Amino acid sequence: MSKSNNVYKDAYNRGLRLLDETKSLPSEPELGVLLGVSRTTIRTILARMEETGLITWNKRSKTVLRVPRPDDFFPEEETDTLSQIIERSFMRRLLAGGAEPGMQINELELAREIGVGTTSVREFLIRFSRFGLIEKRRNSHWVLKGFTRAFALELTEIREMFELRSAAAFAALPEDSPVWADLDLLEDEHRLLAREIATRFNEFSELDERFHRLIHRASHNRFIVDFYDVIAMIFHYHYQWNKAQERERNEVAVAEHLAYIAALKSRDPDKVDAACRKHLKSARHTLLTSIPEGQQRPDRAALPQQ
Amino acid sequence: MSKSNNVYKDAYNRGLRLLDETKSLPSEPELGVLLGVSRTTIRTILARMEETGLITWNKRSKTVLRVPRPDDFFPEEETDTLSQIIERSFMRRLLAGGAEPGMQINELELAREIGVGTTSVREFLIRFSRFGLIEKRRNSHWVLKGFTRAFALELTEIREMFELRSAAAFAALPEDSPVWADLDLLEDEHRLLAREIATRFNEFSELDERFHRLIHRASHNRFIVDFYDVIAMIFHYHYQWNKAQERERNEVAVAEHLAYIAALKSRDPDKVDAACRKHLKSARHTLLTSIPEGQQRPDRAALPQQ
DNA sequence: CTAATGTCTTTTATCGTGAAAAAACAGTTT
DNA sequence: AAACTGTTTTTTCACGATAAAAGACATTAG
Repeated sequence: MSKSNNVYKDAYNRGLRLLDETKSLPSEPELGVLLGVSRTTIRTILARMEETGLITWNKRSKTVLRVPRPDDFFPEEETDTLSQIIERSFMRRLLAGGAEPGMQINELELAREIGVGTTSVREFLIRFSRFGLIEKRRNSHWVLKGFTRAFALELTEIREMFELRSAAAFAALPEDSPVWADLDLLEDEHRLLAREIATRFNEFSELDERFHRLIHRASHNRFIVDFYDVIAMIFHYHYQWNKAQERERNEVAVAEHLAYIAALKSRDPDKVDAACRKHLKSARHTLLTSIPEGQQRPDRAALPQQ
Repeated sequence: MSKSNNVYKDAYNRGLRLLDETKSLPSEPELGVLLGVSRTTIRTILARMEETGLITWNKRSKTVLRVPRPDDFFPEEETDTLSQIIERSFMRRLLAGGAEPGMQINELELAREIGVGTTSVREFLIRFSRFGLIEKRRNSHWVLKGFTRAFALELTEIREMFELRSAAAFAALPEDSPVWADLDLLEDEHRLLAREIATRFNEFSELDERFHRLIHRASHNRFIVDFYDVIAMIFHYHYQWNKAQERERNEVAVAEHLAYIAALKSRDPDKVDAACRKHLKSARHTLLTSIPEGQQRPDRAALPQQ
């Protein structure tokens, strides 16, 4: 097997959703833009849609015959990229048992365990190395540095430096900058979420990321913007296994965000600084409490089953 | 060809230098540590040294027969790693003509041009991407962002943030920290270089890197320490083609370093901050003047021949 | 004559393979 | 018995090959 056709499968699934809305599909290039794939892939999708009786396809006419059924969709797990698969497996091992700092990482073993080629694992590890959790020994194995308290402290130190600067830059943006509209929209979403926090608290982490990325973008500095990938990655996996007081934590965070947004809108540097610091402080605290000193890794039992 | 034996060749060359100093070589594991390679490689080296009549080798006895001649060494170019070769080729293209921002990078073409496999090029590009000069389009080509004025400004912004913080941390280090001895040694080297700047000015860039890395290490933050790789890389290639006023620039920088060192030794935060800022300001100025606005890329004629 | 479709070419993503290098194991020497 | 040498196994590094996906070119429809 050379390369899985997950791009096609994923685009196909997304394409199915278009059938609900219209009676006939647009042109091939247009569909390509819509689904973010090349025309080659679009044509493969259309061919299958015709085959399964979803549409008739003749040159420019693509008429919808029926609405898609659940079994028309490809299974979710077949739509993942290889690197997503590898990342998930790797993170599971890292957060699960036996991942002591200093431990060595074996490319071949990882590849065999996940059932992929070594090349993909190597490429993943190289990409992953920028997160500062692993390190390469020249001509030899990788070493796990571990998701330790030191790591969390170093990460948050940079985060705070970058976010304070970005927030200040944000507040200094001219009135007519489009970011203010983006901020208004995010504010609305926050208010909505705050009202329904009891049931929708697990939707916070996605909103959190969008909010902070908007702020970081105001720095106009690629290194700052890119660094948010590190934070997002850590928080993503951190949230997955640390579900303790999730509702309460997120409720507090939403309130802090709203205060932060208000400060930004006031455009008063001191208020922005204070609101930003306050939120970052509690974010750091949350992260740190999940990595108790002495007991470096979480309890196996606390891990999400999957 | 599967894998070049450059590790062996490089270690062999370094091993030859040991023959000048002693009449008999140490044990295999000891040699391994000395040359930074495995015992397997050491044994290959010893086998060749025996073959070419440099030593006699029988179990524990490794007697030196003669001093190595220039032709005993492997040619320099055979000792480079593949990634060094790829990096050099890539940077030459980048700094030479036709590297306009927005241009797309073709893995296959690069691989063919350099004469290596695509895998190595891919891995290089992934590693290189953290420098912020290129960006990947999913399932498609890489895009060159270019060595522009914006890049230089973003880079120096982070550098200044990080170095000011590291310098402050450095000055706050306890008296008995070993870094003070390291700093003294570097100070001596600076004084020596300052005295002979007329002839040795080109040795500055190596000293510069060691000095700044020492300071950054005081931050005890892996992200700050790692970021110096970006700076070092840029300065390395920048120095290669921008030779204008090299002597003068380095003379100024040495003086600034000495003032900076004195400030650190005073342990006065304000003095440290001032000296650090002053040096960073002229470093930024030097970098920026070499990337003139409008004329984004350097003149072909200004490139180093190689 | 513009914008689509039909067809062909190139590039990317991934694997299996094999040599270089590391690492593990076993047997010797002091 | 500690540290070395000899031998075998495992892992890393790099390549060529191949299917998926992108992209380019040619043709046709409106």
